[in-house]
Amino acid sequence: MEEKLNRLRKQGIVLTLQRIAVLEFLEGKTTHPTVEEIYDNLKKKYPTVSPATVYNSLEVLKQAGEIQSLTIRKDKVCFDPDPRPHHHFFCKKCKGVIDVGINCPVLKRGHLDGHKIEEMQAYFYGICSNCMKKGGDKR
Amino acid sequence: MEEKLNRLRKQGIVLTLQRIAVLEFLEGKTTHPTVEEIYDNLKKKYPTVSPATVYNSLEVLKQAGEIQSLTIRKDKVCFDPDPRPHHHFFCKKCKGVIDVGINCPVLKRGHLDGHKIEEMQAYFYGICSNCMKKGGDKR
DNA sequence: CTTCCTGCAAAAAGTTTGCATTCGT
DNA sequence: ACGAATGCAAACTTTTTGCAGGAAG
Repeated sequence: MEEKLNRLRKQGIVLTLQRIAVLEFLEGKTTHPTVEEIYDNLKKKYPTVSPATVYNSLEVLKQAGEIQSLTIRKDKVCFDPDPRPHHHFFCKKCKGVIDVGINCPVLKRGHLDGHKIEEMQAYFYGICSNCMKKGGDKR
Repeated sequence: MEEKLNRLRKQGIVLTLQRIAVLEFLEGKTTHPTVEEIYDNLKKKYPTVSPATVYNSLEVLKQAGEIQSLTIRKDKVCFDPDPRPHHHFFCKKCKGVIDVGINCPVLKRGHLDGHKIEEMQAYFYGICSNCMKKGGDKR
């Protein structure tokens, strides 16, 4: 955590309480919170916080390379505190977003059909192991 | 095109003029139009068409397996008339969505970490070959 | 002290909903 | 004719914007 703050300082990013709180909330989370969840949580600590500030903080942290955003859900963006390239699974039943481990060299290429690749996301959709166990797909 | 209509009929889907017009507009397109573009185009032929109908038609055609939707852009959904699994590149500069050919067996697995996979999308982000040629990244 | 950020409120953009009317088969 | 889809308008959700006041370095 302290390392993250130092990296942000080095980039000249102003470390406001709100930005730190966003980082702290996301720290270590593997649930991929949405903006709404992050906002609701921040309000506990800073009741006057505004959505605009949450959006701003997330954008700044993303640009700084400390978090990444996912468009795996079609209705809203969600966030992953681990900025390293890895991939995600969306459960159509419980709507959860889960990290998955796949290793595919072709996904790490720097160019494809002549286009310069800067980032990539692989999104898988289906039913998660937990929902499968719980019985039929009642969706 | 006639084949598509027959497949839809077989599924008991009502073939309204609007749905056919959506299919016709998308037919063969590789530009991945947004709802707005589809709506604007339909209005030329059916000036009274409503956004709700466009959303409905696209959802029906998607469920029927004739088209697929992409969440590669974080602001809006776009559509691909080719329902077969293939992958996409988003140019941060011109905002275009381009089909890309990659072959990665691991992406075709039916399960991953115990989760049942029904669909997948690989999204690449960067600068397209066309924008690279046109000179510096003025974004 | 200066600059950048926050909070607020309002607006914008995308998408969904409910219901009377119309269309497809 | 019957059930299903459309058009319309309004609502809803998510995200963005502008600006006055406030915090960070």
